[in-house]
Amino acid sequence: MTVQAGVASCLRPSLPDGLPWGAAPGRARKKRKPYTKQQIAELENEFLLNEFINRQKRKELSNRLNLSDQQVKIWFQNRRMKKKRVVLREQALALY
Amino acid sequence: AVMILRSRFLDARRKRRNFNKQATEILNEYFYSHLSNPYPSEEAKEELAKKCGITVSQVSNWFGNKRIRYKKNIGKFQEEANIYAAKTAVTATN
DNA sequence: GCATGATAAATGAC
DNA sequence: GTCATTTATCATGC
Repeated sequence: MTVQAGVASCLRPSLPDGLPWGAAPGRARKKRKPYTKQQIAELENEFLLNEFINRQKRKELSNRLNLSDQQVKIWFQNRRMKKKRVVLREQALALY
Repeated sequence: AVMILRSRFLDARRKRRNFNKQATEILNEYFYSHLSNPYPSEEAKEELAKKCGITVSQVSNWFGNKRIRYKKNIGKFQEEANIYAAKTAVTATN
């Protein structure tokens, strides 16, 4: 009995050192801050007019909403992705 | 006001359902057997989606949530990791 | 009361 | 520009 020699010696599944895949982004990332309903309402309203916004409108909109110019740009990019997401979902749903 | 109501019907968070146990088993098996690089390719995602009975987007969501929550608290998933590590070890030796 | 799936900001590859 | 991500937040399940 008690022939468990090599059993206890194979412990490796744990991750002692840091994961290689989520490590060291270099510079700290800006924390995600949800926009107010006012900001979203105006952004959505502008998105209805045109899904692609000019630099000029982008500047005045960012200034009026107290958002950076890049934040407005990113919002429109994400918003276009969201639209595509919703469209694809409704298409898949329409197959039934 | 009307737009808010409409957006709430388009928000899938309001009708979310947990995946069945078999689907979760399949996803976890892949995750812990690729722990050094848990990023399935588009083809792998499609295969996982088919086997789990969910969409490719849901597979992407699951891996995104799994990676961040695992990384944030490895200790909490230690037991789960050992379980699937042993399971895949058995299938590998067969 | 947290676990879990989906979404909203933010980054980076290409 | 798109698009797969990371991260925090949301809404729900139980």
